[in-house]
Amino acid sequence: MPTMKDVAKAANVALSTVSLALRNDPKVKESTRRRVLEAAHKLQYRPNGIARDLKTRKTDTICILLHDLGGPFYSELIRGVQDVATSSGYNTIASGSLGGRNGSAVKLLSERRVDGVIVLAPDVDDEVIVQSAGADLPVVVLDRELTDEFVYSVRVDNEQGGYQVTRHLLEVGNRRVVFVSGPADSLDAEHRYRGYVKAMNEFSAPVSKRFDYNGQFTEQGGYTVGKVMSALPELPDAVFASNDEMALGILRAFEEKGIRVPDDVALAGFDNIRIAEYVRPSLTTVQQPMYEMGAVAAQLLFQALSGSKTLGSVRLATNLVVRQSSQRHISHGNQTNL
Amino acid sequence: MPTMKDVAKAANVALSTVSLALRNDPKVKESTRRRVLEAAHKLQYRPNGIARDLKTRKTDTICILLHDLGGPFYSELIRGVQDVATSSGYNTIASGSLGGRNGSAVKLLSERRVDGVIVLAPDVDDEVIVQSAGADLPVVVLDRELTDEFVYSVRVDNEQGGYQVTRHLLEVGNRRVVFVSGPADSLDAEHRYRGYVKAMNEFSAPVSKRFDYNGQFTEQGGYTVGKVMSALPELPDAVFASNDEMALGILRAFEEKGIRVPDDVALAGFDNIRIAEYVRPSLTTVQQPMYEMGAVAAQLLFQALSGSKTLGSVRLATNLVVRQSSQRHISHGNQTNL
DNA sequence: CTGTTAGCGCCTTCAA
DNA sequence: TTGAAGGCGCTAACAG
Repeated sequence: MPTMKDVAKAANVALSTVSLALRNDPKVKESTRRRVLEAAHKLQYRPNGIARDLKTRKTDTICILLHDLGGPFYSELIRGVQDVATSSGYNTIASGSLGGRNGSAVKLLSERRVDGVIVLAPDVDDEVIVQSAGADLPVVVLDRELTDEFVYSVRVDNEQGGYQVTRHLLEVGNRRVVFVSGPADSLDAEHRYRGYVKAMNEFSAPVSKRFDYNGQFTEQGGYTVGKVMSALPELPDAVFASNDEMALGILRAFEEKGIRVPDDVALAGFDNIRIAEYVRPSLTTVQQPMYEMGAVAAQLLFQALSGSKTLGSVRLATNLVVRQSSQRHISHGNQTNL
Repeated sequence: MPTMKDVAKAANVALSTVSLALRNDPKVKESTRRRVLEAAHKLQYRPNGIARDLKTRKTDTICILLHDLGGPFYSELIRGVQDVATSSGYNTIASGSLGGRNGSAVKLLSERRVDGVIVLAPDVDDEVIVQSAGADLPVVVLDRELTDEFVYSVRVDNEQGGYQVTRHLLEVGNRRVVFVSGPADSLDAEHRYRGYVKAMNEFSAPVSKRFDYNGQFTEQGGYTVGKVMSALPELPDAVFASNDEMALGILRAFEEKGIRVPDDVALAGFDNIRIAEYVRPSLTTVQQPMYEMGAVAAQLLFQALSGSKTLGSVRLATNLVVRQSSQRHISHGNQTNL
């Protein structure tokens, strides 16, 4: 692997001349530059980014840290990050947080391989984040309650979202609305529950015991809950599942039992994943402003990077999306809202 | 930002002792190590990975280069890569190839920021790949025809897949099966088409003019095709869309026109995206062994990295998944195969 | 066991 | 306009 030194030798110039020539610095004469470029080409020279990063103390790269690189849920969010990063001249890489102590996560966070990090991985400890963040490594956390001097936070208003769906379910005439929660430690689910309670109280509706399910917010988890629910002596009027995946599972369980949605029981989810629009009945849910979330997160990061004072935390609004699954007595073919 | 030098000074030892102590080398006395660790902790010392990488000439990281980080399509594939990488002690990062010449793609490929690259981004030039690959940077390309000394390739047998669906469509009694192609330059679509032609010929069925659509393999593209198709004087017996997204769009167009699938016309896609199972009618399609693809790609990479001779190219088999959309005269509620 | 020393490949004053 | 020299933070001989 040839280095700048080799190029310098081949072109019969000094090392620094090569450096300048390669970066098109006007300080080098045209003829010299050509000679250098030629030599570089002949030797198949490739700059070593690592060496440059070490010297310049920056990487022009930010990282978005996901729990699982394989999760399809965050497309729009990542796009938001990427768009902002690109327009600021930064590159974006993504990494998963699986692997614990010596996983990529910690490596990226603590070893200064990137200039900034956006964390969307519930399994990364707050402590690790606070420890790693610093003037030279701002960190933006998504969906978590944490701020610190160099840690910024972007969250969606889950309580508002929970309130919106529940209120909608009540407004279309349901009274006994039950809440299906996700993993016990999920802050998101907790906030959604709060919104649910708030709406129920406003309508003086009975806040039932939650159908807690300590699963992973998965379709399978929802399926189990749906099975249990359909075995009860009496069905509720409506079910608010704390995310769409679970709602999908519940729907499947109901379908198997011959319980019709929304005629026998209304159903709503949360997240507005793409399938929500395609499943039948299509799923009423709450849309999170994913793209905006990513874009805002990236903006915070770059503001911090540029040294300007910025907001410590941003909260974004949610959007109710009404579809078939909550529309009692309306034909399935009639979609109200995409 | 403190460096090892600072730690050494604070602990009253030499630089190298710190280096050894931090890496738990048995050569340093327990008491010394403790002193070093303490000093490091007090100073909030963080190792600089870039410096280490520069010195050791390796990053222990591989990169999977996607066209668009925001695309949800590759979950399983990435998981395959990640699993193999993790078990080999490597970290995995992902990056998008958008951004052209000075995008992250080129940066990652040519500046030795990673030890190996898996390319799943049609927009990266073959030339760039060949140029970048080398003994110290093996590259595995997915779904593209390219091999070189340090470039390995993994592909799925698109022709086989195209053959499988078409044959299935013919076997259930269709004769006039039409093929809907994707972007003009898509090699995948081209191979799927070949499989289609092969099956059609075997059954002496008429190979119709293709419904070429030079779109981006999107739902919207399919929708347009579906519109055009349903305006024709006569519908075909069956439609084989070269990917699921397009099939989804076609389905929507048909639905709007009151054309029933599969009763009026059978439909099949390719890819087996998750929605294919949820849409009604559920979509007959071809599954690509995504996880395996990722795992195999990573394995090739690590074999190359370890210096052992490996296969230059691997081709994986596809799987037909029969669902409602191709089952003439069968009730929609009756799902044959997940 | 600990310390000294020499780079990894590049950028960047400072002189010439 | 070009060249020489120093150093980014770390690892790895090689001596002590």
